[in-house]
Amino acid sequence: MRILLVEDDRLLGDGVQAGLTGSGFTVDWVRDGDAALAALSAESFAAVLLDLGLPKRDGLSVLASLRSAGNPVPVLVLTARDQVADKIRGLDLGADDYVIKPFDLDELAARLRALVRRSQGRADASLRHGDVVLDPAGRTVKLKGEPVTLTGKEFDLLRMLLDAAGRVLTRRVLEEQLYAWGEAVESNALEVHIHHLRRKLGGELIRTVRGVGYLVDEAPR
Amino acid sequence: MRILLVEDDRLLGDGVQAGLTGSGFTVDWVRDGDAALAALSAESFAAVLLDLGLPKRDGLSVLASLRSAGNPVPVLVLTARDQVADKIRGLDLGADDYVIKPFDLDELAARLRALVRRSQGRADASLRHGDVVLDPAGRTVKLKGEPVTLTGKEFDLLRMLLDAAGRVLTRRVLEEQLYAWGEAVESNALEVHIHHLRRKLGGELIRTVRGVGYLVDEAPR
DNA sequence: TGCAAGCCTTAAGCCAGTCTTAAGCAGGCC
DNA sequence: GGCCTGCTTAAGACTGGCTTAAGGCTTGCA
Repeated sequence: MRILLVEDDRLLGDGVQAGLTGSGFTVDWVRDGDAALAALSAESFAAVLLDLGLPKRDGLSVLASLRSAGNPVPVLVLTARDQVADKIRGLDLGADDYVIKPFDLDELAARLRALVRRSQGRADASLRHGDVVLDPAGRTVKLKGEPVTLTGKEFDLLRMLLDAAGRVLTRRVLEEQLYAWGEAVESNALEVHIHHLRRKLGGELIRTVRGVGYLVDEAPR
Repeated sequence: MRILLVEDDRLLGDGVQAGLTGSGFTVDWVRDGDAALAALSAESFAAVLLDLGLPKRDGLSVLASLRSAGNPVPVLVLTARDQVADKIRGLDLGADDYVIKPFDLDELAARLRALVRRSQGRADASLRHGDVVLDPAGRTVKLKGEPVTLTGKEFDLLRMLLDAAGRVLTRRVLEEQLYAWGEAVESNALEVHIHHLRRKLGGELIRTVRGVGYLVDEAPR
């Protein structure tokens, strides 16, 4: 799950990036508002972590531009304890949640998961599809109740597909979400991961849409 | 906007109801989890405000029942400051947000608005024409409820025709849409695809307009 | 610091399904 | 009746995806 972190503080940014990466997110980090807007117009992210106190262009203004351009990406605001007013303005400007600094990394991860989940119009925590159950929090997958070990990339890929059950995800979208900048693949790595998923979970689950991408059918409950 | 408040504390409940009503919400208030589930199965709410510490059936259990029944209503959890663990469990069980007591009523209202706004952001219209249903997102087509496998070009063609139901699409328009520049066909490929579509979906759907192009009649619903 | 294990990427060959082409046929219109 | 447009069918080319295997990289552990 690819996240854009907008944070000017080097220390904090470093910690958040490391922590979230450890929780299975892919984190791209920019230091100011202009860079954030540039990144958001060029790439697609599952969510944005936005610090309000930024140099040059402040967080609220970034948020406002984003929303007035019609971009619906979920935004989680990072705010200091004494900025309650800003926080409320942020929510009304279209932020989806906020956390107060200092915050707990586990909590931040949980909130991000909730946010992304919500933004996709689904409110259930674990993703179910027939015999396959994926638990995003525990990073575990079961097939007919039996645990299946997936590697990191396999897990991310499966989660995206299940999240979007019923919709086709293009190669491009999958690759963008799977890889942060500077690690773009130019091979068939995606296909290889799909292949591994099929081997572990059966060939029925993931359908190929030739020339477009992959999808998992609408979930049978 | 109609909200269900689940709160056993009379004083707090009263305050929230009054405050939110003042902010333009319509608030139904129940005192325990069973009543909440009953209300939710009978009526429809834009969101639920759920206190975790309830008599009889506690909040997390209410949330779990709700989600396992597939109910996607946005849930905002009300929690005490010392229940961080519950809060995280709540988020992972499918809550969409929480606030810590004591909370500010304006903030609560702002969060509710953000929540509801977020929950309504999704609808991808499928194209229907009598027995034929085309889902652009899933790239699937059904005939009388049965899935039909179309190839890429067939699918694109059908989508164009359904999109323009009631209007004739000329050969020229169809070919331009179907083929990128530089790969113009100089054969009867279009006719062949139409033929395949008819074979798969029945000959009635697509009408030939001699000398002009093809059309699908105005959609019967 | 060195080793081992596992993960990810890369690359190459193979296969299947898709698309195009083309030729013959049917039917409408002048 | 002759011409023209569209239908049908089948064959071949080709693209894109699948599979497999090897090598490099990271990470954990001694």
